[in-house]
Amino acid sequence: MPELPEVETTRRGVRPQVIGRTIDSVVVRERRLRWPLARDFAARLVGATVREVDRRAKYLLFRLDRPPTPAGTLPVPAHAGTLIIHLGMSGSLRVLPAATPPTPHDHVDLVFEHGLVLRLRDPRRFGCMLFTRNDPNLHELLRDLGPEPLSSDFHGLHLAAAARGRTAPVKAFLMDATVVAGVGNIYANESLWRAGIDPRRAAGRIAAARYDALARAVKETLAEAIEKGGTTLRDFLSADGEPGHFRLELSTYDRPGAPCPRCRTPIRAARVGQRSAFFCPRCQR
DNA sequence: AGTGCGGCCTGTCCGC
DNA sequence: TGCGGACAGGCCGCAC
Repeated sequence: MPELPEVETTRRGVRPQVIGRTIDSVVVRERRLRWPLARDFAARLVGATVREVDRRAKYLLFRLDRPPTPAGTLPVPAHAGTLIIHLGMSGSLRVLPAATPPTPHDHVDLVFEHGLVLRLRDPRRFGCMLFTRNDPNLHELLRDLGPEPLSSDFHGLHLAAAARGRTAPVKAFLMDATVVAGVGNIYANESLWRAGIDPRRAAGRIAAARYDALARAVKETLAEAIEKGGTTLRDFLSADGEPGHFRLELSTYDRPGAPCPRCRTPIRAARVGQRSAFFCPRCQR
């Protein structure tokens, strides 16, 4: 389900509701996520306060502090650690009144002191929740990630350099998180359409100038999607329960046979790198 | 090292 | 209407 814009939309919805709040208790109804929840998962979180909610690629990072050390006791590190959450294919986070009864697939609740609960729902359980005391960027799941697509570290030259010698289709290359972090299937298709590049073309056989256009297209596409609250295809809802409206802006994704918005040629569907691809056979070369 | 594939899960949709 | 199969927004881990 969620790609970078949906995760960012979730972050923006959740952040103001949990920042500065203390976790009173943790309810685990299902530990079997992508990686089973650690035995001490709840114990690590209870009593901690949310200092910040960040995002790296499609990971949400809840920075946690311990409450201040009472005077006269041994100093406790102020930094408690980071809760890393990935929403996988079907995950969502909602902030709700703590008394809201859980529905099926509501696996984990963080219950806050002000009567609200942060609830993870994830029918397919491809998502995960991990606690780490260390710098999450050094965690094995995050450490090999490429640059953030919306940062200045991401540009055409980076893509061109990374693509040298690569024979995989450019769409698979663009979805490789070690190349650039957080570009999933929807936005890879849309960005390639904007840049006029055939998704099947070998990544190593694309000129540097075209990678400039592609990097720009990725940034524009993601930024516009975030502005519209992400893409709701079937079931994505933001933290406050609202669907995203970028679906209306999609040019190719999930629209086989529809006219290309640029040249009216029917959009074609194909499998590229084991994923569904949608493109205009006329203006993507 | 880079590439391609299987697998993890449940829900939904489509064709018979 | 029921049932099997394909497919779905992600991504790890393996074999080549």
